[in-house]
Amino acid sequence: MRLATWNVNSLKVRLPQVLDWLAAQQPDALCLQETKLEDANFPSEALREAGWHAVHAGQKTYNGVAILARSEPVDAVAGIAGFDDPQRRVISATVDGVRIVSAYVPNGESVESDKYRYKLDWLARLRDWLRGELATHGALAVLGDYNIAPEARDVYDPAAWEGKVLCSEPEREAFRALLDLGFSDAFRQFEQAERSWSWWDYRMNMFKRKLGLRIDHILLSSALSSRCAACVIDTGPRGAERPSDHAPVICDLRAA
DNA sequence: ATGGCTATGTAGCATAGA
Repeated sequence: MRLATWNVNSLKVRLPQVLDWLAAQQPDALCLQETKLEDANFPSEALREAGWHAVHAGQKTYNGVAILARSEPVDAVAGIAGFDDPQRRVISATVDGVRIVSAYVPNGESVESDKYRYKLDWLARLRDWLRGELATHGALAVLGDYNIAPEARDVYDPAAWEGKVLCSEPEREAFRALLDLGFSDAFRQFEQAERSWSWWDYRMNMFKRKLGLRIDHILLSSALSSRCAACVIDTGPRGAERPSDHAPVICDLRAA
């Protein structure tokens, strides 16, 4: 089973790339973030014609998450239970027996910002909710844009980013607190090239200069991490015309 | 170098991303 996640930074703009990528990579499920679409404008028809089911929780202009899948997702739920968040940042569904969460963690803007407080609170809510989800669903995968570079090796210039948003210690603690629930960072289960990134700033030719951060992650419950055979970042789409600033992350799971 | 790109909403810029 192949699972993937991709912050597309507008599904309206990126739909052709997403369709091409789905055809090439053939995932069983692809989690999207930053669709920036109301549900009414979600391209269900174009996806269905290409053979993909989808569930979406979106809003105008900002945020928006989806799960695309070959099989029909079942038991779809938007949001974090018990957390009345107006921002559409989480959707969950079961695909081929695996519970999948597509998550778009708040950016935080800067450590001085009110948005940073919201981010840390949001991460605490996510953790509390996932504890219960893990108890309910043994095979649980949480894929998405975490907006956290977990370690110094996930940052092109750790000294310059030290203490900054995406790299601050409270954010990294929040990420570790998710792992402590019993999740594995699928990417780190394997030997990886040094300086592997999933996001590059659009400005200053950061992609061409190979200067980025690893902030998009696939977290696997123990039942799934033991089945994980590979996890890679596909940098191909970042080099395309009119790319998203994020690259897809893919993991392959052996049969149960 | 506190900018630099890109996308959206909306009609010349403001907001947000990370």
